[in-house]
Amino acid sequence: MNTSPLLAIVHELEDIAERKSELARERSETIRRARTLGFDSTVIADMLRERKLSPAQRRNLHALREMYRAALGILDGTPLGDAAVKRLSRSPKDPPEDGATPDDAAPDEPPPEAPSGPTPAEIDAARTEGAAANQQGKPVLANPYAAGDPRRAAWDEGWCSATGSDGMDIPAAWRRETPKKPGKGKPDDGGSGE
Amino acid sequence: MNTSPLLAIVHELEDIAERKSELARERSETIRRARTLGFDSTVIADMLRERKLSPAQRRNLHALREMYRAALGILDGTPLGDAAVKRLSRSPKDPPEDGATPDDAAPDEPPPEAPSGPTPAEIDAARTEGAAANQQGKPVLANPYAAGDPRRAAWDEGWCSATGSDGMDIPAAWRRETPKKPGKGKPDDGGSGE
Amino acid sequence: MNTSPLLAIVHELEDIAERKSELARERSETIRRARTLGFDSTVIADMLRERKLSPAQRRNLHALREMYRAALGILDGTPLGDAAVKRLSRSPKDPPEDGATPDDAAPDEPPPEAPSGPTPAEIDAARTEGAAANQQGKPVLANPYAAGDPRRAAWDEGWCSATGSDGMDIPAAWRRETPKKPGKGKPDDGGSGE
Amino acid sequence: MNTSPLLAIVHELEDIAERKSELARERSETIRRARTLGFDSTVIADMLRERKLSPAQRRNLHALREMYRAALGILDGTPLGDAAVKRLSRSPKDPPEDGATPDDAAPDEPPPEAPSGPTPAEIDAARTEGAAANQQGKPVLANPYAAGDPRRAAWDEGWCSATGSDGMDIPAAWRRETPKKPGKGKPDDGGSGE
DNA sequence: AATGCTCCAGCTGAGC
DNA sequence: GCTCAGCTGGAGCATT
Repeated sequence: MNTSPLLAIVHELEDIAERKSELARERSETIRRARTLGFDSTVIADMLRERKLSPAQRRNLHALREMYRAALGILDGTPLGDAAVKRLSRSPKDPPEDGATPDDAAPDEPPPEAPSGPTPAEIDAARTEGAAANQQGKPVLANPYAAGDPRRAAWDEGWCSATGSDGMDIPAAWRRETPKKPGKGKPDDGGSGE
Repeated sequence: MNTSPLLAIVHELEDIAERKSELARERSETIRRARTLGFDSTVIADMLRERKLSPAQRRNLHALREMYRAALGILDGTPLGDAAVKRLSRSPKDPPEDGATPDDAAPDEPPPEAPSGPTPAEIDAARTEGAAANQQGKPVLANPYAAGDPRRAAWDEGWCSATGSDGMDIPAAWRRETPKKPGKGKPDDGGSGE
Repeated sequence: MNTSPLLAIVHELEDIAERKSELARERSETIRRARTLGFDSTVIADMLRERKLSPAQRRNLHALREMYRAALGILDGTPLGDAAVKRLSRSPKDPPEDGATPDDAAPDEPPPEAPSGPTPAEIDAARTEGAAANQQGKPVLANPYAAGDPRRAAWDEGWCSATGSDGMDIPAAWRRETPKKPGKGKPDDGGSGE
Repeated sequence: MNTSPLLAIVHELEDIAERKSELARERSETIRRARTLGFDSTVIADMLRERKLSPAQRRNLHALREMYRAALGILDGTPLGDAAVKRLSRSPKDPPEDGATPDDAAPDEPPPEAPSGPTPAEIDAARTEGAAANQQGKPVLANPYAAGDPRRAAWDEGWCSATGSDGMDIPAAWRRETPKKPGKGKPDDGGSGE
């Protein structure tokens, strides 16, 4: 007998749907097992997403996130990571024009002391300093506070939030360089041997 | 080497995702083929959904849809189907109390003529008659117009929109009887040999 | 103070999300009320979807669904509606070529009797007859069974499943004529006065 | 005239849908503007999600992510952040039982030199050392490499991947402590005065 | 071809 | 305890 093309297509699609359901069941089971073992399924899902990215894309994405977090003041004490600093160093606003030479323009930087614990007021001050530093054309690298000091993150926040705050000329560092879809060749591998 | 349980889970999930992608690709291809043949992919999707239902569920769903369409005035000239009429006949409002005996209470019914084409005004009149008939406790079966006559659909619309219009005692016919999820046994097979 | 454009955007999006949540809450409440009144929320959702369509689109969609149902054998005793018949009558396959003149080519049609209830075997026979009629180039209109007779639907199923069964030249009637998106003008109003 | 309750509900839902569409339009416009300004819409969406979290939840989530990344070897040169180190320090596996006293059990640690750039082989070695350190019951804090040194991240990766690698007793540090839904009060603020 | 929108199914938390 | 409404992620579709 000659079965209609429509029926053939429907059967095919139903077969595919069947197999898909089976896969979904399998997946649920695996997730359930992971949860039983003590893992957090949401975080595992995050990892799956990150593992799809190339290392360069991953770095770029993390750097962008950190920059945006900083600009929004949700750095939570974590200072800017290396990749973010590197991105921002390439364009504090534009090439750092003179008029405010980055080197000498920081005479009144507070010494990076206070290992025991800076007060909230001090942290706020650091944020303000960061914004001012950006205005003066200094690079993010000019952050005077040591790693681990909450003021380091605050300074970063201030610096980032100053970037782009005038509503014009948001520099290219804020743009995603690597394409969202895996495109093809080497998107921006961040410079391996650098 | 002993691979970590987290890594094992991640690999498993990635494998599942991989197979799922393959399935999605296959499905897309089939749909594309169907479209090329001249079929409408949306309607095919509808068919897949309907084929998942048992005949009884299907009939119930279609009956409900027709009743709701009628009540909303979007019957588009299609009169109520058999299943919808059957549902509604069970409860015009409640058991058709006497006081208005369905049989004799329709002395002024317009004769179901007009084969060539009723005017919009006549159709509206039929709608009003349907509503009045409902108010008088008559069953949907009392529709005097022949199949194919647009006034038949209009009468149905009027009748349905009168049901439940007083804001209270929406009869059970409007409820879904068969469970949404395939539940178990025979939900309401509608009476095969009836 | 000059608030950063990024922050402004974020605030704006958060505000929009807030209002969206409020709307979702409102919608849930309405649906809950409908369910309490005794309505089926799924069917209501169907109605909302149908009401978005123009009458012509609605008719077309319903006609297509019925044709597809018939071709798949899930007509459930409901014969093809007017719109579906009209669509199919325009192209039984192509213009009904001669070689099998539709009019006289049905000498052995079974008389549309059996008002009490045809047997399953009789229904199957009707399905086969429908397919044969299609092969002979007869239009759907040639269905000899009366409305209400289950064999009418079966004949339709047979006819539809024969259409397109040869894997080539699926006629235009199976295609959606009205665009999915409301496009612009009158897409195919089905011919009012026809 | 008395409008039916069904129609009232449908109208209400359509009104809500209308307003929702308006909101969607507004949102699209905002996103478009953000893109025009040079921001990345995906990252902005991430920020919106993070801003919904309390600082404690945020820290916890980031810490978990870093730990999972480390265990999966996708740290990309970024060593474990403070929050992650803190979480892991609480339970290297269990309370660090003696039998391998953390302090003296590291005689052959490589000196944390190599500012110019460690070779891949050296990085791999650091990874192995981290795993070994975990096996010996040493805390994550024992990482001998300086911040900025890629081997620090590698050591962390090794340490994390060793945790839980035996398939049993995944310590509580890997579990999410703060509820996913905002629950109630301060869930685990991470210890302010530390 | 890249992106945003829409729909849909699967997962998750609440409510009876 | 189970079901159900809401939510998120993914795919198809249209658009630019």
